[in-house]
Amino acid sequence: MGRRASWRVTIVDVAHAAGVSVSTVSRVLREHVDVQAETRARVQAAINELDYRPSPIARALVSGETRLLALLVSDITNPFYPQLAKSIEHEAVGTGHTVVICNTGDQVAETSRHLTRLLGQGLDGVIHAAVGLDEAAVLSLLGDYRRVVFTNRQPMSTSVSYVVSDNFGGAAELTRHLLSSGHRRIGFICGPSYARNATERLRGFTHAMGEVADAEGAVAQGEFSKNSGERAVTKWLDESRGLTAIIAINDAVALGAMEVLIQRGLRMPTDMALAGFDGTEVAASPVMSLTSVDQHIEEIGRQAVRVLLKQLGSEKYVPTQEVLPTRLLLRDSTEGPGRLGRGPGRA
Amino acid sequence: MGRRASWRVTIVDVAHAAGVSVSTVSRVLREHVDVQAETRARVQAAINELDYRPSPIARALVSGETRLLALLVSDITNPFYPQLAKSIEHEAVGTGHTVVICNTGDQVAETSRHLTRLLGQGLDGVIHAAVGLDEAAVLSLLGDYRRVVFTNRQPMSTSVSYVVSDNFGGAAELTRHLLSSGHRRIGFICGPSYARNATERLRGFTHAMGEVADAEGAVAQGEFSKNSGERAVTKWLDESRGLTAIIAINDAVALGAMEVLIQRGLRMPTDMALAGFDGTEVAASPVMSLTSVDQHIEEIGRQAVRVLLKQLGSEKYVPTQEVLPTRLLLRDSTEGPGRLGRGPGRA
DNA sequence: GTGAAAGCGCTAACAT
DNA sequence: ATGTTAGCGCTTTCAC
Repeated sequence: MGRRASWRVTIVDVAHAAGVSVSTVSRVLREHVDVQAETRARVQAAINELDYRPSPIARALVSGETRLLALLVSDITNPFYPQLAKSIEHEAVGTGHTVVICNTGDQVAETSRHLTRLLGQGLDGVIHAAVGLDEAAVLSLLGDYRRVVFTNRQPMSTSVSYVVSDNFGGAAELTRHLLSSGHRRIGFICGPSYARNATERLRGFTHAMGEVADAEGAVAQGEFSKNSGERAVTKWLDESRGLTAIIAINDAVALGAMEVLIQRGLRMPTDMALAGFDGTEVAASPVMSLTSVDQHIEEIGRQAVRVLLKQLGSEKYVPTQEVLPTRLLLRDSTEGPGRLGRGPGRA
Repeated sequence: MGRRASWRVTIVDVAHAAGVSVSTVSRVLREHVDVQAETRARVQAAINELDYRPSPIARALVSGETRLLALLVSDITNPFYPQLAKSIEHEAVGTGHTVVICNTGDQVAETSRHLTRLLGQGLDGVIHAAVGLDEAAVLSLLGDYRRVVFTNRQPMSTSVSYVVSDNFGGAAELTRHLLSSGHRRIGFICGPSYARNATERLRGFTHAMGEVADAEGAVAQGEFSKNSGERAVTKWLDESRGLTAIIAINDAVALGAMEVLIQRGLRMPTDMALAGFDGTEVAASPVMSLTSVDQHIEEIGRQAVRVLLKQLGSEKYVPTQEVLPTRLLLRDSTEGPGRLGRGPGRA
């Protein structure tokens, strides 16, 4: 049973009111040229009069276009994603598109479930901000490569579109900065190996470390969650590795790392320098004041939408692949005189 | 032009393969009883064989049901909302529903735009987590009260469903705790007057303050953003109001407040106690270690979905109105020996 | 118990 | 330049 307005104005009503046929109304709607100014005006009047709004459902049934877009993220509570989502939604809404945010939890099964369901609902396209093990599944479910653009994490496939940051360059720049500040033993809390942004950042780190003879890096495996940062730092501290600086794979992980440092009574940056990646708002806050690598989140989101819509609209498909530059954001967690740290609680 | 799979298996194909009519297939699909076990089996076999999946679009056209739900939030980058969104999505996905998150920015125009567009796309129902000035618009656009449930902020209308926290009680409990800790001059950074959760919390504060003779409250107007917290605290500090404790309308505002306190070199809780509201994850982090009032975000989201789905499914409508209890979360920002504060930077 | 047929609201040939 | 008509894939009376 439908729960929609009991009566809705249809194209037939408009045609009737304007004294024309439905196809003429449809033409006016679709802004077809083959319609006389006078007729068009009459139809428009009727449309306004009746407050007629075409049914996207009926339209979708015949055209196959729903203007429904999906944004796949691994975990919306990771502060990076809300910012990305906001910019994407902002960009998409202008063209009458709706975007659904789906949490994959980096699980292939979750991705498949979401996509299968949405495809059924008539999904037009996908922006995947967290490709990982699910890349093959996504590509095969979607069938048509035009319908997807990857962002944040670069896909393995070379024939699909993506908009990502220069993760290698950003990580290298950050590492070089720490090295030039005198750090020699630097820890890197990595992300999972299936996430290309993580591996690229690791490459950048390793590369930069290799440029300095006596530099010695430590790498911890992890994922993108706060827990991951806690775990790695706890381990390093317990092992007394003699690290003087730590780079976290992203700001969320850095938050976890910072928590442990604080609880252990260590001061930043004197006892330990700490940096993240992403350039989220929370990192910018004086409460964290975390050095990070700006990904220009808003710009990435905007570009991803543009690329996707362009692809959806064109017949011939040429993948667009963009790598945007990053920017180093230096803050108290690595810079400055090393003010007081915080003790076990609020210190 | 459609960009969907070039060929899709239709109900006609299944009917053909099973040697029955389309209506029979439809009956099997809808789990109608009037179908013989043997026929049903044959149809099922054909469905599996062809991997047939009914088109929700066609279904929507005739039934008016899309399984599309909207979640209205004021700003997804406020950490409260991603947590809420996650629980809502989690709950909704189980019943085959898709939820779209929309940022209203607390602007009536934005709400209307979103709703109008989504209604066109065939929206089934709405969970509004940020009612404000847009309440009338929402109700009139939706027409049917069964199609909406309010959460987080209580609506003005008494004949619609909502699931909210005991904002009054939570704020009162928090205030009483601060009073019992010896605080007498307490500042309250309020939210906008159109947001019922804000006004309820203010009521709770005022009420509790009134119970202690020499207690003196200060109230600052604001919104729900970090900026709001910065502004209020800056002002109070500049005016030397002699406050010893501050309650922020939510954790995001508290974050802004904390930033200023840190930058001014004040220690928590000795120089100034600080508390928030919501019980977000970020507040729990040792980096903030912010006393807050737990709203049981996940539970609220879950309930909101249940209520909405129940309403959508039933013919007769009786609004469900739930007020869930809150829980005080005491952390370093109000408790403890008052360890070192942090200086102008990382202190 | 099952089938035939009439739409749901719209678009796109194909006529005129 | 405009009208007629045949679907899009499904549900649902109404017959049999």
